Amino acid sequence: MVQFVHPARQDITLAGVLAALADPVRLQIIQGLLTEPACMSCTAASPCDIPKSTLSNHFRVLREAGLIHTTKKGVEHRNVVREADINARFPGLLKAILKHAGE
Amino acid sequence: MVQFVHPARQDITLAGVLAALADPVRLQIIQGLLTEPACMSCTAASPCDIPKSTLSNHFRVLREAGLIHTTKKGVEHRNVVREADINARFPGLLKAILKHAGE
DNA sequence: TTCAATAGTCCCATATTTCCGAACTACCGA
DNA sequence: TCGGTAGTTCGGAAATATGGGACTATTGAA
Repeated sequence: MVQFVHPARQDITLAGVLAALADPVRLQIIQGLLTEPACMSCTAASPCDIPKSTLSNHFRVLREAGLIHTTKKGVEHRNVVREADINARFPGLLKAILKHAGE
Repeated sequence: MVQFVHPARQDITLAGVLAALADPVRLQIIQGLLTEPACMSCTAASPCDIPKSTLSNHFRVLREAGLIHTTKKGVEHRNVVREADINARFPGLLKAILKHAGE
């Protein structure tokens, strides 16, 4: 049984969030998750020419940075951006970053 | 003769900026540079227990990401945060990040 | 001019991290 | 129970970061 690690709101660090978003693939994933209300990893996540194991790793990084919340839903995983937590912890940060993400 | 590489404003990328700021040491450096109007690397840069070569590398990363501008001033190097360029390229980003940097 | 000191870079060996193929687990439907 | 799909884990190769030591450039003093 896979158990996911989600840091508590107060354990989310700025350096962690920045490191997680410093990768173009992960930036795209977050963007994709914000347009789709609830996404599964592999298929809905942007660049589909990326190996599954690499993608799984990217999702783990995002999860451990506190950026997304993952729940098992049958055979797939539903990922949601923890907007409320990030905005509570670092107001304005997420919006400021994502505003420029598609360049 | 050491020649510094400074990307043009339009070549500054979001992922590059985020990656550069994702390191606590570099975040501290930028913060230090913004309080001091013009800083030399080694001495004024925050954690002084960091080896020179590592520090020099951090400054190179910040420089190549377009976050700072370095000029030779005699024996030392003057580093200035390229606030105008960053703000023109990604308005609000730098402020949003640095607002939470000291946590 | 020459010597010593200082700021910083460059080189290179080690340590850490990332990437990705392959094997594995979990769940669902036929 | 079997096969397919979604995703994780493992392990080795590739890329990157760290830091010690040698090197360069500049300045100031003897």
